Amino acid sequence: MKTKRQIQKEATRKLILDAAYQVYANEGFSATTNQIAKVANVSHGTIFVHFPTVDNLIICLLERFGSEINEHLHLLSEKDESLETFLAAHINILICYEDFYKRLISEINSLPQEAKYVFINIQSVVSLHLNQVIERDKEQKVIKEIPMHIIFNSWLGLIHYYLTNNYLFAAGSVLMDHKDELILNYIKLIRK
Amino acid sequence: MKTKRQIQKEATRKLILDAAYQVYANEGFSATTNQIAKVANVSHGTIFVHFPTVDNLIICLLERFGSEINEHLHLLSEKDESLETFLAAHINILICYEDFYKRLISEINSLPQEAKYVFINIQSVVSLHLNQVIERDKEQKVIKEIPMHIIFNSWLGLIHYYLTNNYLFAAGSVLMDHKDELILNYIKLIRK
DNA sequence: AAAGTCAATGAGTTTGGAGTCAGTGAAATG
DNA sequence: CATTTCACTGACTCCAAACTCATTGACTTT
Repeated sequence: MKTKRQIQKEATRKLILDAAYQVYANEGFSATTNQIAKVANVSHGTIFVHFPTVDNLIICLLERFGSEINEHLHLLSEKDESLETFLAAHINILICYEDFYKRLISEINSLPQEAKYVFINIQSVVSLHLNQVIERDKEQKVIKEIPMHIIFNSWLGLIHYYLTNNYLFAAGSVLMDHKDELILNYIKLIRK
Repeated sequence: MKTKRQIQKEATRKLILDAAYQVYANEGFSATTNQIAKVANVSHGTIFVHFPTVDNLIICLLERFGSEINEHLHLLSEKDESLETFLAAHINILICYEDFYKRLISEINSLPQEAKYVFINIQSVVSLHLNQVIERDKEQKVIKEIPMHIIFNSWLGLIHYYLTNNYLFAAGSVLMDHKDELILNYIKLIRK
């Protein structure tokens, strides 16, 4: 049985993580603990009651983000989908997290090392599922003879390129706007 | 006729820009003016004699970088090349600037607005040349019916993906290591 | 060659964000 | 009920980085 205090503490912790997610999504990871405290509606010092350092806060946030997104992804593999539906589902998941994910991929190199592990983990989960779907199609000889990692990297490369170069394209959600076009043409690329 | 002073001043300016290029390539754009001053072997204040702000220094550096790389690219279009040689030449140019270019693409979103214009400029020059080469091939009906911008974005997407995820692959030059593989497979993707 | 200019210096100032800590009051404990 | 614990507070310290400026002495001008 949890005491009131424990419940309160966990609630505050969640408040901070939620605020950090919002602030980082909007401002990027150079946003300050002050901004996070303001959004979370807690005092500045409270952040350091829950997280010893900013880096630790970021790592905890990313770990939560990683499990959340991976859970989404795992739900996909249970169904026996076509390549089209898989790619569409992948983009749909990313749309839910678009602003944050965009910051993550574009600032990953300036984040602490542990953050990179979380990121690699997300990528390998996607890779795993894409693999399964592609293998089925390959058996039917509709996919070109191209190494799996190139197939995977060109998909993520394309998506990430659109995300990081957002400003070249549109103000709103790049993924929303270009989803169909991206899927259609990507499939044209990898099919015979 | 330039006076000794002018010559000296230009030399120092170049010294600072060269140092900034080195430092940013090695450390990323969060490197400090102190580091740059040390590498340039000038005092800290000297940097601000030549550039009013760090942002201005970065913009000047990127403008120089932009013209330099665009000049390289223009030399390409003069020759009547095949797609393979064009792509190889593009990668070879990027190899010359790999460390710096890598930082640029991965940190572009945290750089001042003017920096982005320079970056867009570089991309459009590449786009222009790739366009020419592809159009020739398209006339010969060897390229798939895919919009030009997708062809372009999937090439840059792939290259940039390898560059920004450097750490996933190798310690040295990703481009050097994967050049042939990338070109070969990318061509497989876009050809019928 | 005297007077004036200015590139370069480096110690000093300013700014802003990360992290600290003594204090407070509500919750837990006995 | 009295005592102890502890989540939370916010003013404070510390630090690092950008930017300033009085000073210097070599170069330029007259």
